[in-house]
Amino acid sequence: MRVTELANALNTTPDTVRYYTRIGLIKPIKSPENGYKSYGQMVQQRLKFILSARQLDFSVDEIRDILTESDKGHTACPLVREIVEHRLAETEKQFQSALLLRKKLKNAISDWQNKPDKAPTGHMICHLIEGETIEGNDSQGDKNE
Amino acid sequence: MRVTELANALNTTPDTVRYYTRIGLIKPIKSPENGYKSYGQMVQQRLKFILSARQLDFSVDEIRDILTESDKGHTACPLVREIVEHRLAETEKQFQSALLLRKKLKNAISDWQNKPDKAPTGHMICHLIEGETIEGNDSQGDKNE
DNA sequence: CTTGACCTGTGTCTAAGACACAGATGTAAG
DNA sequence: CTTACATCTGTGTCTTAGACACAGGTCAAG
Repeated sequence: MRVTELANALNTTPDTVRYYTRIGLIKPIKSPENGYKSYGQMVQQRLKFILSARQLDFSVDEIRDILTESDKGHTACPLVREIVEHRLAETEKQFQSALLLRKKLKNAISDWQNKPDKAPTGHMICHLIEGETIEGNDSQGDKNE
Repeated sequence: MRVTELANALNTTPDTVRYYTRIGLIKPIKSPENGYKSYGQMVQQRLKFILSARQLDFSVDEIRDILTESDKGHTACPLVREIVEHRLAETEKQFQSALLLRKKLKNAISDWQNKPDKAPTGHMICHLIEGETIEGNDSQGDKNE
């Protein structure tokens, strides 16, 4: 199998296959005739695993660790469990921050509903945004050149 | 003001200030004596705006567009409103995908609860993950290399 | 043989800073 | 004044997970 063929078989892109090849996650043998990379059955299995792990948002580095462990004949399952726990915590975080950001944006939109557009003044670029973060600027900005 | 001083004044990092300087969002004057960059009052105002916009997750490119418009003396407000709408839609998307991912991960964890760890076999790296995505592999993997 | 469509490997690009590092500065002690 | 040392500075490189560009190779039709 060549790169595009393999990509199609597993419903991914040639660039993705090339990338995993480039960083050494999968190792094709190179056809001596034309120098093209040739992927075998084992590699396809391996790629399938990689893609499944990616679907769970495992990082490529994490996947590399799993494969390394597995290649030594050890169980990778404990590592997998650990990663998935960590990934869940991480997802929870970004879930929360997306939630927060959404609230901020919605607030901004409704707050700005009946404010007019203004031209920028010397000390104000867009009053909509600059009005948002009201913070007491401490008196320390006077001795600059 | 020098880079660290400015960063501290606006509660950000010197690296961030340096980055915005590097890409031309803010333009210090360089002290002829030691070559250090020197930031004035106007720049501080500008940086404050940038940081506020970043808090709403505006991209640096979007911020650049806003500043460009503002520098020409035009109102940036309509652009700002447009960006914030777009950003909200984007946030909604990543909110949903975080939600989906969380469900997937939780499912995985509970599904794996009472499955044992297994050593990798020749055709299976980690049965936990590989068992997850059951997809009929079409018969096309035999005529390889 | 030639044309054109498709494929291949390699090199470069992305966002938003973080980090490394050599050299400059500032300041306290001697 | 000189030394020592901590802090600061600008510049260059690194990060993710591929996407894109591009020159050259391959293949089938004519």
